[in-house]
Amino acid sequence: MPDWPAPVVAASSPAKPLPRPAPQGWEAIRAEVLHRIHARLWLPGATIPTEEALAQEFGCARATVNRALRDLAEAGVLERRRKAGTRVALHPVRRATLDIPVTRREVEGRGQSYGLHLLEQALLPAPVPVAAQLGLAPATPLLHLCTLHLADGRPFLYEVRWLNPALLPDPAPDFAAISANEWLVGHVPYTTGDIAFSAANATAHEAEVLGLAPGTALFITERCTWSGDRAITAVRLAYAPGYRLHTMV
Amino acid sequence: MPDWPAPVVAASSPAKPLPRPAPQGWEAIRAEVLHRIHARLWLPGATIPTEEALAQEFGCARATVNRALRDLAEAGVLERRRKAGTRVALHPVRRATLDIPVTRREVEGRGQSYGLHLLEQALLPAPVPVAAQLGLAPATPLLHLCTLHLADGRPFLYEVRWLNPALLPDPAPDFAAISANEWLVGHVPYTTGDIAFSAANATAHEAEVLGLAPGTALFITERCTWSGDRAITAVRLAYAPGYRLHTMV
DNA sequence: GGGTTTATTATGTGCAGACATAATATCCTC
DNA sequence: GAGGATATTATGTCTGCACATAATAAACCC
Repeated sequence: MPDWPAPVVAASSPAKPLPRPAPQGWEAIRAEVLHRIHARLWLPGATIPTEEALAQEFGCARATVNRALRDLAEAGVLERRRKAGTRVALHPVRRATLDIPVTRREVEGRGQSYGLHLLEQALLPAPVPVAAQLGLAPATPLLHLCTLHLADGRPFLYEVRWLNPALLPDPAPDFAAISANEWLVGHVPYTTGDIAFSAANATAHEAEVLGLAPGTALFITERCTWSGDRAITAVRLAYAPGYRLHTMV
Repeated sequence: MPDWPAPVVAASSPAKPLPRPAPQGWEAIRAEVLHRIHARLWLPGATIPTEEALAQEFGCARATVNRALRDLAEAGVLERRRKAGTRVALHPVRRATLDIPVTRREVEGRGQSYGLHLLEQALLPAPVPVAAQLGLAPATPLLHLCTLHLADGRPFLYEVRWLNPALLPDPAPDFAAISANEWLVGHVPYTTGDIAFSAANATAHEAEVLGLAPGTALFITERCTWSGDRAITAVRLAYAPGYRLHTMV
């Protein structure tokens, strides 16, 4: 089962916007609408012409206009309501999409070698805040995993995870060989999740594990996931300094 | 719609009302495809049937299947390529969408009062890293703005911005009254942007401005935006402790 | 006037058919 | 067999048309 030929997408330098090759079809319509908004022909809060009218103006089918406007609405540029029509968003929010890969791939994607140290694995009663976050009864037994992820042999990420043991198969996976996250994305369907990013000073323990001075600023990711209404896992990731979560809009 | 939706309600016992009202149309197809992936009927990396085949199976038009599969591809669950077909993503990335509102609305959205202190405004030659980020010649004159944003009168966010003065109208806006970001989203079209999140220890200056102890971990957002190929602005936001960037998937 | 019902209307979604496009598979030539 | 032209094929998109849905506007009644 060979891997799919790697998508030949050169990693673009983050600071170089490219000239767009005049689009056609629904993308042309999207571009034209965007242009009119930017040119302040259609002001924020104003209602723009109906799909029908635009279709006639552009000489295309209403479905094509619909495609373009729907895309802009998803991007937060337009607000659409049945009967009320389509308006230019009054308070445009920048809507960015983040790709959150598995840590191993993130490290390998930088051309570094990936390593993994399972520091702790134990079945413990869930601490109150964790149980509350996941919506479980306090002291529900959960699998507690502490893992240090390495990039080129150096500490990259310290992961503290609480995992619902009910989801594991009988011969439980060897989390010293495959990270819990990687095993989960491949084996447990998830429906809803919850992600928060923040910053925190390294605790004495975190500093020791990551090989840093205590108090170093760490980038923190916290995630909870559920499959339907069943809690899957809660995890806290503390990244070594230098980590940047990056996205383009 | 003949032989398929098999409305779960009709077939199952009346005593089990599903929380989500069984979707219909293209969303039902999306749900069914997701279900098959989660049920490991279609394994990661495997090619799933063609749109045509699925349309026949579900008794709907190909366009409807297309809508569902396209949605799942945008969500990162499927990978689609012409001629090659549609595959279950081998390395599913969690794709989260972030809404990044204007700071004033972010503060007001928490029910706090918003305030703004313009600490510095000067036309200065762009420092090398800033010029490089924006793709400008070194020492291009840029408007340098330092702003402290307040929530309920307490420091919330310290903003350091470099702004292309060519974009400003002749009577330049009063950035002591309206934040540069808020003015920009309303008046300058942007096409591409670039956002990075990280963590950093507060410098002595930042600590003083934000009223914190030096070294406190700060959540940092850095953004660059362009309008076409013209640089608009580069900005660094340092959030006071407690800030969390949050999203649900 | 105030409240409820009904009509109107823009968007949301559906269908069938068609052509465009890109990537693969195949055949042909050397 | 290697390399290149060609056929095949699954997805991408477009067109008309139809009906569903939701939210507003109008009509209506008291």
